[in-house]
Amino acid sequence: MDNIRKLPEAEFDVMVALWDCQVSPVNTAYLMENVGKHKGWKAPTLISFLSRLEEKGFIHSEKKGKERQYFADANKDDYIKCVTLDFIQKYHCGSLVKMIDTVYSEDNDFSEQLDEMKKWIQNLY
Amino acid sequence: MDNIRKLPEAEFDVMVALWDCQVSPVNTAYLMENVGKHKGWKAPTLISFLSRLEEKGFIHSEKKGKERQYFADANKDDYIKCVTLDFIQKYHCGSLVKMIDTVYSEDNDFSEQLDEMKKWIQNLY
DNA sequence: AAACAAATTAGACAAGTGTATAATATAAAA
DNA sequence: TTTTATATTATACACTTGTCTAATTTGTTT
Repeated sequence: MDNIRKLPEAEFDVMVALWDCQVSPVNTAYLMENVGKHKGWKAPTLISFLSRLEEKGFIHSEKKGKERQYFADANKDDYIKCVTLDFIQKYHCGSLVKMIDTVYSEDNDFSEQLDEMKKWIQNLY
Repeated sequence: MDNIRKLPEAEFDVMVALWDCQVSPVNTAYLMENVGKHKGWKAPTLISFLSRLEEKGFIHSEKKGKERQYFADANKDDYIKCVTLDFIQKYHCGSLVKMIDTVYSEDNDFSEQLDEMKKWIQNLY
């Protein structure tokens, strides 16, 4: 539940594309369209990341004709949760309030999220 | 206010020791005592990180006899804030509620922090 | 079957990060 | 002023991460 390896930036971006696509499996072309292009990657760059993700056990793939298809194995919510718990621990001594207090200031976007937060809390009781 | 370079793990740990010490300046011996040892670093390892922090502009140092003394230049709160804003953006689309909702579950430490959160919010009105 | 085109694989490389050994400086002791 | 200890510096090295070029595979057209 905790020891998920933290992914480097680029690999995470690939995972997100893989997690967020509705169809599965997807091929390199799809991923180039959905991440590679925006990032300015050449196809082999993308494929490099995919290979590394496979080594790390986050995905698996199958050769289909001359293409390769990819399947996400790791779960997005689990991953995000782990990373977030680690973060709160590392930067805010495990305290949500500390974290929120740190980013909050009257002039930023978060002030607009207060009502929403309030509701969220109320909903739990 | 935003473009603070994100530090690698080890350098961050050194910064924390530097930020949290009451006395300033501190020398390598002090830092070995307060981080190095726990991490199992040899002195040159620590000093490596300090050199890199200096190159990156987070600290500066002065030679004092045969020792060297270090001074934190970057501000801790600023740094933590930046890193946290980035984090919420990257993993929770900039939404505090999404973030909280992700980590919350009845059986973890965060459930105990809800009252505290409620108070924190009330305090703002 | 030969040639094309599209996709993948192999391999490489620079920069960054964690870590240390060996060399050098320098204050203190003898 | 030699010697001794101790601290620092100079390097170095393995791994990881971002990125790619060149080579190879393989389906499709001639």
